[in-house]
Amino acid sequence: MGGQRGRSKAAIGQAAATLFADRGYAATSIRDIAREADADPAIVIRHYGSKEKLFLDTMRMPSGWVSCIDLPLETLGERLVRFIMDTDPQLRAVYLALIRASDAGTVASALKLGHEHTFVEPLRRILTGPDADLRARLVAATVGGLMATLWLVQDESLLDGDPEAIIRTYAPAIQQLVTGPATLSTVSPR
Amino acid sequence: MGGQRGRSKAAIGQAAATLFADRGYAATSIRDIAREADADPAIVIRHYGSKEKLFLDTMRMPSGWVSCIDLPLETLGERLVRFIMDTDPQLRAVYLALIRASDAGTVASALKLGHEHTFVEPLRRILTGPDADLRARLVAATVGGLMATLWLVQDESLLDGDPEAIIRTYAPAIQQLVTGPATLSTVSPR
DNA sequence: GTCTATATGGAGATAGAC
DNA sequence: GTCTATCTCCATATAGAC
Repeated sequence: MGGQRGRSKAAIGQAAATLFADRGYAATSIRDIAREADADPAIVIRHYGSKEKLFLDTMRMPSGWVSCIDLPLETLGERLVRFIMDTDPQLRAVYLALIRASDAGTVASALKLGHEHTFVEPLRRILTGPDADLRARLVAATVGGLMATLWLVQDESLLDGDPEAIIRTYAPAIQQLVTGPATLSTVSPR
Repeated sequence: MGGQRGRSKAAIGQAAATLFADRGYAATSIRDIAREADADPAIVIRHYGSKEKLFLDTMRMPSGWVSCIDLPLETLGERLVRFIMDTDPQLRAVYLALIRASDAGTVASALKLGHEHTFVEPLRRILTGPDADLRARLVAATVGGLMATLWLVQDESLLDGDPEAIIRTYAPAIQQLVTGPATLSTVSPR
């Protein structure tokens, strides 16, 4: 701790996480990160080896989902949609940065692994019945679809509309993959 | 037509479409495009103004979906999933290129517009019943979710598994948004 | 209309003095 | 451990001769 400024490895990682999440991989330079961390560009490389390693080190999928993917199965669909609707902006930013940088092979691998650990495995653990693995992957697909539509495509009608209406409509579609066709339903759309 | 080589505006657009789809926006340079079209880099700019305009001009969402989004509503879910499972690789590449370049504001707008025209509007046109607009947008979300999981995340189990199993399992979840909770179902997963 | 040459600017990474 | 200076490379875009 003999340095003069806040330029520890942690401080650089913090600055990188903020900037990568804010502007994405391509639009963030090593120099930007150094400036933000009040450090020197050469130190950034010295600590992390390369820009890509720094990106992979800081852009990890958050763990908040674990608390959500749990029993009881009967309300899993609703809890998943609710979690997306009021999710931490930082989580959203990491998701977007990873996806947009996924033309780099290593980032694509990290995205695949993160998807597997964050969604598929926890879901697989609690699902029962036939085709549980397949259904876990397809539940993950529906969840990812809502995130992509809201955050990536930025469907304004969905963003500005009534969140409860989205939950009420989308949750049963997910729930069908979780527990099978609904035996009792509140309101039929047609 | 006094030129010596195949460097018409159309030839340049063709080369750009191929390369952008293959390698993405950032990894494709004006020089690459010019070389591929057997033309001069300066001509590329002269014809299209800038790299970003060229990208937006060539990466347009294909129109194949229109044939798929149609009556009867009862089988729409299955037809949508089937269309994704054996879609043209070029369509897939355009989708990926647009998404990965969507940190640029103009590309994000193009993506939003393309999503609206390609998915939401055709779906909205054929859906009936309450909340038709909301349900059209959520059907688009499920479709986008499957595309993202297969092509962006590259879930290998889904890619290598039995396509018919995916269709059999995912289609009813979409169908639920189209026609409401299933009244008759073939097999219950649990 | 076409192309050579270049302006202009930025990037990632490194060498080596302190 | 830190930072100055720089290497090397590549990009988009343009000016101006043919």
